[in-house]
Amino acid sequence: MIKDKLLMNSDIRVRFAPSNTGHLHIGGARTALFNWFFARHHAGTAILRIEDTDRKRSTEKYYDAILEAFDWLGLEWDEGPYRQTQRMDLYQEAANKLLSSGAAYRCTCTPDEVNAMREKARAEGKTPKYDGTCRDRYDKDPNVPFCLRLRAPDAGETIVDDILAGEVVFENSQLDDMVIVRTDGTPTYNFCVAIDDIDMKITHVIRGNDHLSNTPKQVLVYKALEEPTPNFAHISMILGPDKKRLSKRHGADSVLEYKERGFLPEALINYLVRLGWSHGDQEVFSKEEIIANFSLENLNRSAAIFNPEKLLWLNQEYIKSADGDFLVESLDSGLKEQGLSPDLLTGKTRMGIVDELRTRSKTLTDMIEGARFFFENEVELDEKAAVKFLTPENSAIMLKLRDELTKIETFSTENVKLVFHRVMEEEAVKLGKLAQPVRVAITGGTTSPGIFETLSLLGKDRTIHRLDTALARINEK
RNA sequence: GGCCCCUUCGUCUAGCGGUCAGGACACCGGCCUCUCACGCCGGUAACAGGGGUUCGAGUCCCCUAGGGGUCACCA
Repeated sequence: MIKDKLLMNSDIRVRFAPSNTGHLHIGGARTALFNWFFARHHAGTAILRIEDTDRKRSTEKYYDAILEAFDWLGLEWDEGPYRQTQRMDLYQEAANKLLSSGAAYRCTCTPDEVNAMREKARAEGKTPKYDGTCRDRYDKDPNVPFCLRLRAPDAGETIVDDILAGEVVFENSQLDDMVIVRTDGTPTYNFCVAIDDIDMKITHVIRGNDHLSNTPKQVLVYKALEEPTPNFAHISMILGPDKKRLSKRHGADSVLEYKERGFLPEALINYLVRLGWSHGDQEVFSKEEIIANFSLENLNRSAAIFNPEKLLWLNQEYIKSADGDFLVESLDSGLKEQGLSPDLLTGKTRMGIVDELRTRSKTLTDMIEGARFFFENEVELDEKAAVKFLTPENSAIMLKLRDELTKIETFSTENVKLVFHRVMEEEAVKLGKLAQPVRVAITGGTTSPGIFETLSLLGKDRTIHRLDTALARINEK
């Protein structure tokens, strides 16, 4: 039974706290989503906090990229982005408080000495940890550099009450006297997190399972400061097909990369949320539906394997029902990127094109690829298709069709169809026999939307031109 | 290795003591069909193993195995 101490009120405050040492990856995005939907469901507050205390690896580039990713996803944060580097006074103040209360102490042991302790403990089969040498040692020489450690209890246990995992018990004997302020004066991660969560009045800490082991350390900070602990919910992680932690090795792992590949943010959100969360048998959810139905209780506790094929399927579902104007805009910008001019065809025609392509495209990239031939001046002939269909045997019927097509005044799908049927009847051939050579001549390949639609969308002049080009090619051979 | 978490079709999951174990992706058939798709119809496929508790266990308890996470003056 999952313990539920949730309230239906608007005092709920959650945060998503990535470090800007890399792009927002999909695992992080999913955690952010769970936080965001939880906040929205309860009409609470969603906060974005950037943990940029790692000065070696944090960059402004990634800071911007993370914000851009959320912008694309359409997630708006109620507070933030806060940055830890701008909150140093807060940590310093808390550290001083702990030092003066005796909860923390100065440690002058060098890293080498501490490592030696750990190795010794490990050799003796004990939990490797700092042995407390400096706990009760008063500073002798103020010039000796020191760090600050938090005194951890030697006996008893620290309990993390997790909404998903229940009560997780950690023996205090396993806990280390963790460093809260380094020798260089900078605060450490587990310390900053606790201080920030206290300061920001976070009520629910929803984060990846990999932080569960960190939690007792943070709880100790709360206790030392005599602050109540928040609710914790440690969610399962996303794994690759090999059951290893999802990473670049498994393909795209950054949110923005999915944007580049032609995914719709709604589809990514739907997929990510549905990975580990469910609401009966429903697969497709709008943002509003997720907000209405989201609850931590329905989160799955086990790790989930990322399945790109299902994402692709969902993406196509969203493309199929996407707003036409949006698809035309996507088409236009995609064509421009490839140096093609969308204006070659009218807006109405382009709308017709995306309508034909929406059931044939798993991504926007697919759609643009499928529309290319409409906008190229010369078709790129697929050699295999040309050899098979652009043959002397087919040239007579193609020529006849070409001549009939020139007589059409209104080059509509219906009229093109009528001409095809007339030629088929007179020549006693089936549609397939006529359509495939024409398709190759017009599109360069063997797959496209329906042949009548394709021709009418392309327009009379360009259709005739392409047929002529193909016929000339046959004659040359 | 210590500690912690997890375990239903290949994958995502429904299930909250009594179900022919349901849905979705993928896969395999079929229909539709000018190609490719879409759509529609159908199919293969799972409770990790072992002990308990119970009239009855996928559902509760224990053990084993497997997977994952974490053990820093990184975040």
